[in-house]
Amino acid sequence: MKNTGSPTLEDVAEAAGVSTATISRALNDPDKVAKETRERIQKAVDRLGYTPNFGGRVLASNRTNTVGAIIPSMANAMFASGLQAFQEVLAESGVTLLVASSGYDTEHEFRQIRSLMTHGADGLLLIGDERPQKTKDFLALRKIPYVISWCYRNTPDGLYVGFDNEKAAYKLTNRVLEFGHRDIAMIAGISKGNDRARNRIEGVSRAVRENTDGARLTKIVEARYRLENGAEAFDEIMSASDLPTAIICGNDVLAAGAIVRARKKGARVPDDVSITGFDDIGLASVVEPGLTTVRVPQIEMGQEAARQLLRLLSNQPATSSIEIETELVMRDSLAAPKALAV
Amino acid sequence: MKNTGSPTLEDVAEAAGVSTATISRALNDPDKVAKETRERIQKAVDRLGYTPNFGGRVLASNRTNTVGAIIPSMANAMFASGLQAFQEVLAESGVTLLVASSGYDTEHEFRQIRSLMTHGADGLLLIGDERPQKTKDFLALRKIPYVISWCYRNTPDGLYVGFDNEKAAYKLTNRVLEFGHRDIAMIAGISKGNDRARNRIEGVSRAVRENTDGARLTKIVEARYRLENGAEAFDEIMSASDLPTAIICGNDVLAAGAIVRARKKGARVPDDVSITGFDDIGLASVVEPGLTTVRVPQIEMGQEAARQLLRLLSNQPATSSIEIETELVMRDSLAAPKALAV
DNA sequence: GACATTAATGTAAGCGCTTGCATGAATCAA
DNA sequence: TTGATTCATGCAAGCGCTTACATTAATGTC
Repeated sequence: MKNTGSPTLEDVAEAAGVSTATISRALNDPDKVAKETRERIQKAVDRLGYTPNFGGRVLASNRTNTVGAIIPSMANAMFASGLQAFQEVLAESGVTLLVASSGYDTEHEFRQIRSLMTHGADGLLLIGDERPQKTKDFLALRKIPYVISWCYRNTPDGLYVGFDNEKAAYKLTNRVLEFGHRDIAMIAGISKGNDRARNRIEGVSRAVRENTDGARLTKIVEARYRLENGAEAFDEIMSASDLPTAIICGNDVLAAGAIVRARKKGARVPDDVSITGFDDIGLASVVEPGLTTVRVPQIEMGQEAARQLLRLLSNQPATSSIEIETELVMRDSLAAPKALAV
Repeated sequence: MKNTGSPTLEDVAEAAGVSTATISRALNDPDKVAKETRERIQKAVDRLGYTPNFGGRVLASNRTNTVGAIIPSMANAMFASGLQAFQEVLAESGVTLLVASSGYDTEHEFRQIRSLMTHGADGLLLIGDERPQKTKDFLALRKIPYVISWCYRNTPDGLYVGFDNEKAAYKLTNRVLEFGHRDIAMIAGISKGNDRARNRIEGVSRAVRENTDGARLTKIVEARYRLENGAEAFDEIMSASDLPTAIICGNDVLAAGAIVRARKKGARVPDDVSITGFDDIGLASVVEPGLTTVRVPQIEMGQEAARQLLRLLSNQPATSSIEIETELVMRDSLAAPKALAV
């Protein structure tokens, strides 16, 4: 893994007949160099295919213009478009994004944080706020600027750009209750080490608990983020003796898996059972019936997270956390339970 | 964007009472350091929250253990899981992945390649093989090790780990023809600057052309990678006077968009019109009717690409390109045209 | 014309790390 | 005992870059 042979500043300097300092200035602060010299330098740069050596630059300037993001998984549509938006905003400011994934494992996340710091990240984007004390200590010890996204807390410590998972789940559940459902099951994401999944469970639970008309949770099944897992969880719920009239799912993938399985088993959605999702990814509008779900404005969230992080990095006036609002998207997978509908 | 205050090797050296050289060795080549010393060093490292400075390390060792990947878009399910697999294999070898996206723009891709080189990428993963000469020259000039994925060419130059888009589309189209379809339309991805999209068009065209029983392409519409675009393209095709009995789509997203629109307009799939996809992402099994499509083994492809790249980087015996086989997945969106079915 | 000011460029130190070589201590062979 | 070998560690150069400071040339002021 040698990079031998890469042209260096010195090579360019020689080729252009000036000192390395002038080259450096021409590249970083063009105004300081005479136009004529600048053009000569540009030619030499192009001819040699020169790109500045990151190591040298970092070492000398102590700046990397790089931020890192650690997402639970790249293979999750939920993060993809937000991250894409995050990157685009960073790129506008000449900041490069390094992406790593934690596999929903907080221990692994810790390692990735260290790795990204090693690789010169000036700041970080983290997803969710559940992580071991060790990780928090490290972030504090090293005074790493970071923003937390995909969740929201109204606390003075930490900069959040995201939405309140508990509140959104609560709102959705109340809507389900308004339709007349009283026996409700939930297919949740794995809550261990995942505050978003847990908060969604909590939101559903609270809405059910606060209902004064006999609403109850028949069952909560946790499932990994795959269609099959949603399908299996559906089976588990529907093979119990205590059947729900509505199943609230922790995300759209699980909901879609459940709907497809329902269809395969001859259960009609929403006539026999209503199913709701969360996130409003593409899947939600494609599945039949269309999935009633919670729209998360991922692009807005990613963009705003990038802006806040850039702010932190440039020591601009501190901003406080930003709550992104979610929105209920009504499609056809939620309807009044049959008994009432008749 | 200052990193001031980060502990350095020297800080650790002082804390542990040894020289910087010993620390460096303890971290990179533990066997060379006495166990007792090593433990003392580890304690100091933990206490200070030390992470090696990437710049210094790169500068001194000329090795970065970092590779870059430039994908057209992160918000595209098609690349997500392959990339995730790619990253996981790299991680096993202690190699970090930097991800950038080109927005399907070859000019932008060039800039990202330069950026990744600047950031110390030892090697690259590139998607597809269509790029301007300028980019190819740069890659050659700088002797950058790279592998090209998501496509396959049987040429001696360049290391490909991917599948043959043309062949896969050809196979799929022949299957459609076998069902008796003769009037075929295509909703393709944008072919400009995108060899995968173009090759799929070519595969479809060739199969139709080679058919000796009057098969023809009624229309080819190119559309961006979004559900709505698939829907709009469907409208465009079905509003012409010359109607197809089957629509072959360049990817699953377009196909799903078309199916949903067909449903909304009361056209039955596959009775009125058959629709096929490409990629076999989650969407394909969720949409109703299930999408007949081409399965691309993304995970396998990503893993293999990572292995080949690691190989290139360690100067191991050169390997040649690897063709990943695709597979037709028959679901319900393809059937014989009604006229024949009766 | 003498001096001050400005603009363009050069000089050289030093960022944090790795590594070839040197050193010293401990162990071994004869 | 003594020279050879091994092991653990230190010394110091240098990776490619930025930047404070020095230098030189050009221009302006009175």
